[in-house]
Amino acid sequence: MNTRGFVRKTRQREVILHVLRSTKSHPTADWVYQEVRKEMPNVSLGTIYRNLRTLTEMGEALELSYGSTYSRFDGNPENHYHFVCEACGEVIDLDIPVIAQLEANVSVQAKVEVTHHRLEFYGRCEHCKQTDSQQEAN
Amino acid sequence: MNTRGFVRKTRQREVILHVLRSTKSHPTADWVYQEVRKEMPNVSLGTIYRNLRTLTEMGEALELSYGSTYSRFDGNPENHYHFVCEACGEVIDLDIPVIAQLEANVSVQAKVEVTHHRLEFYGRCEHCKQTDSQQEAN
DNA sequence: ATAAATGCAAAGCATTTGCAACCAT
DNA sequence: ATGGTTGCAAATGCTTTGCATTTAT
Repeated sequence: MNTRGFVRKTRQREVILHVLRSTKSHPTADWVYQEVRKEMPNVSLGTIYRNLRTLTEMGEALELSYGSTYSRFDGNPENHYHFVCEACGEVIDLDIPVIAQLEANVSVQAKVEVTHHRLEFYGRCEHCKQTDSQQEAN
Repeated sequence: MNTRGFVRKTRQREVILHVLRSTKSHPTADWVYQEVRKEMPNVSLGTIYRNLRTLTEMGEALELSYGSTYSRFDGNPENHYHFVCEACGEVIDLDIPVIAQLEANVSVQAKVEVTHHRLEFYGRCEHCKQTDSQQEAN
């Protein structure tokens, strides 16, 4: 990865993307690592992590994580939704109705037992989106 | 914490819950730690973590995390929703329409710029819910 | 009395990073 | 030749845990 978004084509990234595309298992970095190693025994875990991030930034993959290495806690235990600012990390409670009916749909469709769900929105908070505009003006 | 759900009342847990209730900032464990220390200088980080988990299990708080310590990746970069089995960790793609209109609502209501959102359902997958029923029968 | 809870410090563990060598452009 | 990329290993940093001690019931 670099600052200006210029990306070279490498065999490692090629194989990693191929592995990602060839499964529906939502693999962890380590699983990808094991798979890639079958074809490239000398690949390193660091390369897997770096490319997984690059691919995600390129829009070629999705990363399913809360986006932060640590948990945040909410003193309000009722189900409600959140907005997360990707620039400063702030989390804001949202005041939109909880769509409970979706859970029933999912239960039937996926033949699973749904106990709860989570809905989160991501982007720039009021403060950060202003900061960005100012920077763009420079 | 213990196995049978019996919980004693302690000053530490009391203060931690009070700190949680008194903020809307969705604090990290460390932030809670710093706050609690103002009142109990000798409290330990381990106690914060243990109680945060206990309170979450008691339904007194919410933990905002993906529920796993590591990220999972999805080779399908189009926005779609997931079901996560809390017993085995399996992640399943869901085939329900993406509600794009919600993003506009949130933008206006919270005065933020929404770039994307994520919706996840949690519970037991087809296999694990069967396993559970069998165990209960023992 | 009894076992849950604490403080402390030492792991644990997924992920990141520094650096010299390498290779795509 | 230039600088993005890699492999390797050490380092990060949040979170968990073992253990002796304290404390709620």
